[in-house]
Amino acid sequence: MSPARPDSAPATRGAHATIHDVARVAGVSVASVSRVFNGRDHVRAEMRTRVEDAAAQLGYVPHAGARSLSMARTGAIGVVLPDLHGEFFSELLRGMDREASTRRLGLLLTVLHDGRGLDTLTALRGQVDGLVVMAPELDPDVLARHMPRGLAAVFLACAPQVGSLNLRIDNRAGAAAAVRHLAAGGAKRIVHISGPAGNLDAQERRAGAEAAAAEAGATLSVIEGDFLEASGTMVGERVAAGTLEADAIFAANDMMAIGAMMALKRHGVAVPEQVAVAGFDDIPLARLVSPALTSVAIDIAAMGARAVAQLAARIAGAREQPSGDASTGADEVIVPHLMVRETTRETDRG
Amino acid sequence: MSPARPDSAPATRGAHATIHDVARVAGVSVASVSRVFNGRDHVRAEMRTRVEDAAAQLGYVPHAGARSLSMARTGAIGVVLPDLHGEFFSELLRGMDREASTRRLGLLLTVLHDGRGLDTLTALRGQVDGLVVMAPELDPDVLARHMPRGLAAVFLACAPQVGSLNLRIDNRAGAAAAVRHLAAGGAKRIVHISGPAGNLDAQERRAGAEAAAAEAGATLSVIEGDFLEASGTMVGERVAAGTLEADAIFAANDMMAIGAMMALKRHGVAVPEQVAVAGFDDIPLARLVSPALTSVAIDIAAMGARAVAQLAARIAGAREQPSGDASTGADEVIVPHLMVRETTRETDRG
DNA sequence: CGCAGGCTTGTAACCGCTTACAGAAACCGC
DNA sequence: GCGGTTTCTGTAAGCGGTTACAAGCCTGCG
Repeated sequence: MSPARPDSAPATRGAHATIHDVARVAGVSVASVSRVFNGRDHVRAEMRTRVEDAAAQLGYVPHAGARSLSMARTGAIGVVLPDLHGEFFSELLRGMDREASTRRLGLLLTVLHDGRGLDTLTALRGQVDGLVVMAPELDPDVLARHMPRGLAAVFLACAPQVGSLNLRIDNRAGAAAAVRHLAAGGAKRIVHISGPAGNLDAQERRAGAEAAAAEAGATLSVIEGDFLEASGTMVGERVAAGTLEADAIFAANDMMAIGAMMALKRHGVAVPEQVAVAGFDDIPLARLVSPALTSVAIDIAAMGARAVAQLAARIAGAREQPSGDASTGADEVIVPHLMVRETTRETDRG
Repeated sequence: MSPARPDSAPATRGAHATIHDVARVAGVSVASVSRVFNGRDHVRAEMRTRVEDAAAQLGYVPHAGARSLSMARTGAIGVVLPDLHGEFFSELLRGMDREASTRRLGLLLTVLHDGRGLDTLTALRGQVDGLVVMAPELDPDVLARHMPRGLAAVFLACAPQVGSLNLRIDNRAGAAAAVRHLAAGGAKRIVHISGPAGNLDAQERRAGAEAAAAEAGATLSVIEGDFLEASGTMVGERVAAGTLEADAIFAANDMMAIGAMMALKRHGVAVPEQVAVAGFDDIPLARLVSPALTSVAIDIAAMGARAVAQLAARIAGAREQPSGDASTGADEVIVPHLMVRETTRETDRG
């Protein structure tokens, strides 16, 4: 026999009082204690105070695990993210937390370290009510195979998933806005530094840029980059050297844009007077470089919050309608907006 | 098509197979299924394969909640943090995750929105095995009162807690090192942009700065900031305008330092020639701005990892020694180091 | 052949809570 | 005073696992 319990009230340091202890001390049944604590059923005032006194005296706190087992609801949602760094990660979590805490939901964080950890995904069954999954680099089939069955899920910026709600960033619209802005500033020959060909975001940004350029009557030449500063530097140098003709550069992310801009400056090309530059992502650095970089911004926190809100809705839906397919996955699109700064001209110079 | 299920087994889409379903399909008892899955007891090879086949066929995944209830171990730890911003928190979480995932622990994130949410703390009972708590703005007594009894805990950079392990940053030493460095570079009139008065880190950094300035024979005037870039900007502008006399600025965190530095640059004040600047935290952005910011570095990720490791040790300890006080809380101190970069002068100009 | 003792396996009692159901008590109008 | 409500309370059966204990099956040995 381990914890010696004084036979009316236990709970010294280690052991916690259970609902039975409270019931015993209050001289009522466990059902009544439960009723008092969940407060939906009728209990007489005297019963309520007796239970509350006993609970206070014992320092009783309900056991979340036990409760979730019998209610089939954990009050937590799983957040599955790739190995992220920096602001993006914290902003995303911040947004998720904002929404989750107003709904009194906990966030159980799981990071997928380059591919490994997919098995921890299924292990989440019984520990969470639903999942927000962000796994942009993962094959959707692999992902689908590892999803715990019967758990509500919302995907964030993943390759399209059948039958599940997917929140994506409207890369096309963002890129188009940037290119339109460049054209409105007078650009006729725009160079687009794209991301790697295999990257979905990169493809969409390129497509948006091409569409907007065509519409605005500007030429758009594409040079494939790799999202790193060096590819931007290389393009900036070619433009400065005159090997590549351009009056504006639109890079598929900010680091490449910054690389290009720095190279231009270094070679005495005036930004934005001679060549305008715009990026994508609006990383914190974008407004700290000089001249400050015009970029396409995504409200990351809002995206996180939206994902949690959608998931909460699906969980509630599944709860009252456990039979049917979770309401069909009409994807939802997050529209980015352009942050105009100093590397572009606001108006047409003509 | 959905996987056709043999009619002995339920679990179409929504419902999950339970251990009983597996036992029935395999024609064995639930105890055997459990043994196969936990693999410590002896089971005959044939039994093993039968159970594994049945489980695979049903897509069985153990229910973490139920398991944790009967084992009195959840496999998750609660992480309680103040309202989070930026790199600091992503790095902290990153370090915690690194440690937690090698130990196969989940992280249940709880954010304390300015004081509220303390009640969610006790609600963690039964959902986690232990707690890492960071609440620098909280009165230790209030905090102690809200800690779930009998749950292992490690405190991070909090006011001293009796009987619990506390990991703290040696803010005094870090701030003193920065101020000594500024003084060694020739600074005589240093302005310190502090954090909010109620914040413990802010208080310690200020105290360290004051001590070092006094020792070095430099004057130190303190302006209270709020850890956000804008407070730095404001101070930078006052210094540039001459309203505030200074030949060096030491900010209690990097964002304020960057704000100050940018403001100085914008107004044509040379950094570090006219005014040197140093920050605290060494966020990744610090070395990306130009000139690169001198800062007091803390290996934040390592600190997070350390906290989790300590907590895991305490949990294990409590498990095999449930009686005694959790091993006495010998506080552990993290000593920061100075990263000298371009916003300060290495040597005395005199 | 009988039996001690080691492997396997099954039965059933938990873990701490919720809740359907039924019984008790109080109240009502007649 | 009685049946019918309505309101409160208790009993006990889960939720989905783990595991102590007992029982069954072998095996080897005297």
